Amino acid sequence: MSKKRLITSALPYVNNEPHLGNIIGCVLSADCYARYSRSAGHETLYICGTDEYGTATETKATQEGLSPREICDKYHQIHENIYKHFNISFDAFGRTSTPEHTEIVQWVFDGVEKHNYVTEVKSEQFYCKPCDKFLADRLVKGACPKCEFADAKGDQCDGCGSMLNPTELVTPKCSVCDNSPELRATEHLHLNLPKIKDNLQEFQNEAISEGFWPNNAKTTTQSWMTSRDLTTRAITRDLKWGVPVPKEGYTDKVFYVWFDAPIGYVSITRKAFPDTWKDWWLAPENTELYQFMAKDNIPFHSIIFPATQLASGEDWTMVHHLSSTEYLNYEDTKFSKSNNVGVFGGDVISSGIDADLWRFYLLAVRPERQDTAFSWEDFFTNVNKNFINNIGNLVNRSLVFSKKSFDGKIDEPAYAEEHIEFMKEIHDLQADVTDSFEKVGLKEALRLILKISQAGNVFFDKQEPWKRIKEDPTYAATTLSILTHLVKDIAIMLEPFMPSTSAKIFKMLDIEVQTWEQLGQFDSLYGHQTLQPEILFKKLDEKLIETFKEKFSGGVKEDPWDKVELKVGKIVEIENHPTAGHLYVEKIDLGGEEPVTIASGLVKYFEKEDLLNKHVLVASNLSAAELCGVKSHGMVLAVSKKKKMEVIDCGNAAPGTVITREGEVPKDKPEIDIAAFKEAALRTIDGTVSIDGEALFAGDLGLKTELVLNGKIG
RNA sequence: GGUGUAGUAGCUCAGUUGGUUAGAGCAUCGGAAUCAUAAUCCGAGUGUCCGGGGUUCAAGUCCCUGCUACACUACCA
Repeated sequence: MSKKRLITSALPYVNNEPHLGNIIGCVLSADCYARYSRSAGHETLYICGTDEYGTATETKATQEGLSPREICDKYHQIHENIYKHFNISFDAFGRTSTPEHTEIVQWVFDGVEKHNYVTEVKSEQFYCKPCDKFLADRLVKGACPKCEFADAKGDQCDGCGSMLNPTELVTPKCSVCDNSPELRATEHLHLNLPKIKDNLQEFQNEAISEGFWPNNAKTTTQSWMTSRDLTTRAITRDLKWGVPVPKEGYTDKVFYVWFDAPIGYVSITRKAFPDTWKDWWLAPENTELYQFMAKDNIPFHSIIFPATQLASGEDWTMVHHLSSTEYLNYEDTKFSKSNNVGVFGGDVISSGIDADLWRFYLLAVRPERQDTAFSWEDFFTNVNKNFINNIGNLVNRSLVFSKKSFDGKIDEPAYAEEHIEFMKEIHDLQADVTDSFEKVGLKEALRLILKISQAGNVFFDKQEPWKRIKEDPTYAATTLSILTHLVKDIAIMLEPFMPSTSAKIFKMLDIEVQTWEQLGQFDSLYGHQTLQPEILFKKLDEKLIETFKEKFSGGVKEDPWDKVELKVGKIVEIENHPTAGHLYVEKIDLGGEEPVTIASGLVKYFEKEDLLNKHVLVASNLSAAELCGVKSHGMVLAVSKKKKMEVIDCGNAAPGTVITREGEVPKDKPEIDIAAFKEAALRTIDGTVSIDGEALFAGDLGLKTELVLNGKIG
């Protein structure tokens, strides 16, 4: 008796509408495997749900004027609809904001605490009285201690880009109610990972080798265990929207999402299957756990969750195969939620393209070993050439021929040697498909299925039943019998990838749905009669590619040059910064009435004399920033590469000359902050100073570098 | 700046612990066939496996180094 298979896909965070990358990364891959697993006769349970607790939900709720509960209800529904459209066969699709979840999380925590794997750590955090809560780093705002930017956030200053601690802000305020928070001592519970390290490592070594983990899962896990120090990690937070901590002195806190989220797999199972959930989760002897996720989720599933399980002292079912994908990119860029670039779940529904074709393509380009790219063009050709022309055609030509010539009847055949050879070839390939599935090589399995179908097309051509039928009808009938059985096999093997299409084929064959057990049988349809076949899919119209491309490319890309203003500046004075050793303070003539003051970190690379009176390139519309006590009104630009640094020489161009692209008329540009400047990504290309690949000029003079020909400007 | 991952045919990707002449699909070119959604089949070519060193009888694969891209990280002008 084979082991039961418990399958999970990473719980999507409730606030996001998932895009294609999210979908192939976890939910769809896991579904494909779960479907295979069921078909292959393993008792299978596929669990997923939305991860709902945490700061992000609270923040979003405040923004939209709803309660966290309402936000979750709304988005949970969105997720559910999308996955339903994709035909994802969850045995349970739950959520983490349930009483069952609270109960299980607290129970697990009790176990961890009882076994002394919880430590208490003190710290100070801002507390907002009117809001009655501790503030997350991002929720504190105030003036940046470095650049005096007034609206810096507690974790990072949007003005100068530097990383901050909330306690560093000059006039800290609560970003929700604008009142000044007070600093309060607080204590948090930590999970003592160092203490469990040895057990954990033993578990990992075994799981990695027995569960044939992908490379990225191996390396990520090992680097967490060795190269960085495993430290204790906080498992509590000062929030309201979460699982309450059941411990004296901590009752106003909740568990950190990463602690409770993986336990969500368990609680969702329990809510859906209250009588049998332990047979899955507390039965390592006869259950294998397969977990699907994108690579960013690896540490939670290979370290934190297993550590929690071990620490709790229960006899848990622990991850056997960890299937972590790389990322799916979009066209020549990345999926981006904030810029609305790419294809999201809702777009798939509105595209009008059959969900099975999306499934086919996404699984065909599943990023198993390295990042892969989604492109509309590839999508269309892949579906048309690799699926419709191959499998679609084989199914159609076989059933049409059989219907026309034999009225769809399959009679007892008379095998010739070529027939037997072909069946052997198919059996071998099918064994490979099964083997790939067992190693969770979904992409490879699909490739092999296409190969099998192609072999069918070759067989059809070689046997020439349209000729043979004239002189030897029995031979032709035998060929068609084999082909019809092959069509049945394709329906079986295709089911994990394209369930509706598979069902359609079974229907045309006029038989019940079959499973892996019947795979490779070439005699099960004797005496049977198939129905009139229909075309599975019309080809995707390649004329629509451009339309889709435009529709989903996001907003018009901003031209970084619209923001950045550069001028020629002459360094008229230069001295060392009074305190900061690495900075020069220059007075620079930018063509205005008074020279401006700019601080530059060039001490390491240049002597003062080298720079004095030089005409250099200056970023002139940066908002003023205070650097170690000196107010700097811009930035002297230099291009750097490794240890080399070169100031950009503007020759004799007049101070104040505005830099332009070729043939462009200069215009006024508003002040920008350092982050916006960096986004422009100025660089030199083969010695030419350029933005977005276009060369820059000071009047007629093309800006060139001599030392650092290819480098970043900053 | 630090750390990590990656770089294989025109394009998208495979290449298990080092082991013969480095693969697939698409695209391209030539041919065959006409049962089939102008679908199918046969044949053909292509590679400085990012560059440079090294270890080895043997390197796409291991080590060092340079370049490039991406991710994380840092008191980045």
